[in-house]
Amino acid sequence: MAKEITEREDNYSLWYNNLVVKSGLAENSAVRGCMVIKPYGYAIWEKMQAQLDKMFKESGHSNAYFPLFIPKSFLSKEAEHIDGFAKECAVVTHHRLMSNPDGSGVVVDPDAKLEEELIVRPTSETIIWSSYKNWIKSYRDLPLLLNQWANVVRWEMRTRLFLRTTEFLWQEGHTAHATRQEAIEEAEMMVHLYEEFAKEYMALPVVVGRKSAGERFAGAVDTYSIEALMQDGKALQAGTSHFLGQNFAKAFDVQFTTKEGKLEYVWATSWGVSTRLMGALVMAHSDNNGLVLPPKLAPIHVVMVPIFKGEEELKRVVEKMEILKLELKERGVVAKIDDRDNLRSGFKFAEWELKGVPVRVVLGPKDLQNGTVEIARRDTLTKEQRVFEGVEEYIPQLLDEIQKSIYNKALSYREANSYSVDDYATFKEKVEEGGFIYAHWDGTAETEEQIKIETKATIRCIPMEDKVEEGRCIYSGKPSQGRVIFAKAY
RNA sequence: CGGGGUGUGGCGCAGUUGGCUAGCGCACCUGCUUUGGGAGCAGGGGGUCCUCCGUUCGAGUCGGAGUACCCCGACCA
Repeated sequence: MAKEITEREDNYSLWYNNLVVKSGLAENSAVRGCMVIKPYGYAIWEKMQAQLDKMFKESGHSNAYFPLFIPKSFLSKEAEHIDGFAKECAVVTHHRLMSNPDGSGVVVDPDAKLEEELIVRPTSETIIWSSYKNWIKSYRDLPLLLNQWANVVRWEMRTRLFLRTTEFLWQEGHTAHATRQEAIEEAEMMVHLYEEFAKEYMALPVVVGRKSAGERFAGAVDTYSIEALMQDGKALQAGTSHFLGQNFAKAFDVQFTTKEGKLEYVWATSWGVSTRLMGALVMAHSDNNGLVLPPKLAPIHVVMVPIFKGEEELKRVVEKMEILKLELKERGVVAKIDDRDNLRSGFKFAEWELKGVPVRVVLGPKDLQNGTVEIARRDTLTKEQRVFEGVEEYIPQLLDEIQKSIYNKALSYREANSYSVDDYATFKEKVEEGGFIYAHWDGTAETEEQIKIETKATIRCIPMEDKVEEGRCIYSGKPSQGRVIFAKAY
């Protein structure tokens, strides 16, 4: 069933229409591949932001903000870094417009050409490290643990809603440390923080691992990531954390004096997650009726739909709902009463299901008489009749139950679509079917590349809890020490 | 950047060999009846048919150029 969903164009819009306007500003090439995030979609992002921000601060980080524009010369200081991003940069060359001499609109004023072009940040390592140079002089200034919430622009050849938009919102952490060991620990801690966030809040099971050299971030010594499996069998990199070694410190000449009075380069990390997480959330859980949101990230937990004939009845039902709404509020549950009188209840049910609201409460005249209420779950689409008394206690429990249930469903899907494979023929078969494929790899870039060319599968990661297991490379037959995860990726 | 496709009210589309006043469904507005799984009837509003150039008595329809978007590859969080 899951495969049908993502292959059907109308389901794509079924899932996304409540959250964003897809490439809404046509006729303007400058907004190619961008998206307008609607209030309901943005509310989900805000909930993610709030939780992540809290977790960052609890682990000792602070927020800061750096400029959107990066002088071209900054970007070119780290060789690998610029290699990785040069092909996808938006460049500002002028700072003024003027009326077109022929009277038709405005044109770029040729006199307003910038001496040095500015790059719209594709990521902020360079501009941040040019500041760190001035901020870090002594071991007492370390570690420096900063994060920034920002937008970035990457002019990708091909865009895809949520997963690869030209402009996207994200957070990027940039830390500086006195020792190699401490920086590695930071990078690992952050990838595990992302793992916890995905599991606990997004109800999304992820695999934590290390990237192969070929998949590593431009300028990193080591890249860690969380990898999730979507319902169509494709893998999605949902967050990354990089150990940058001393590459940026050397490129920007950031040295500090140690306790012993020696001059040393600092060690760095960077890590980030983006609005891609919203894509992951949607693609991992949603069904043919629309979005399925985990309660911990749902902007609205409970929607209450009144059943009524005439204004009098509506008033009586809504009165009771208002009381329940307040009782739920005290328990941290956000409820919405849908008292629109121009729509039938069936329409409302369908509409709120599209939006993924976890719990629906239906109350009508019969319930008022019998002291009952109908409670429906979005994740299982089941309904139950309950005694009204005590629902304010029941609903928070139900929300917890739904959160767990969504996670477990996603987990069993992943487990049902994870395979250990030992021969290349089966490997190719499984790649076609989709899912995570655990296989032995000889560790060479050549093999990785050949497999990619032949099957389109890439090494998603080398899992962290790598059990040492003797084996032979699926492709070359050379000895291997453990399995890595292959999959087709977005 | 290669290959394919599509541009017609807010959304989804029809309009087939050029022809009369450019249609349909959904949405929207008004009224009445409805409301326990996407309501019914009646009335109403809303269009530079992507742009420019050309062919023609006449172009949504034919030709050329441009442009935007979508899908598939290479690239990527």
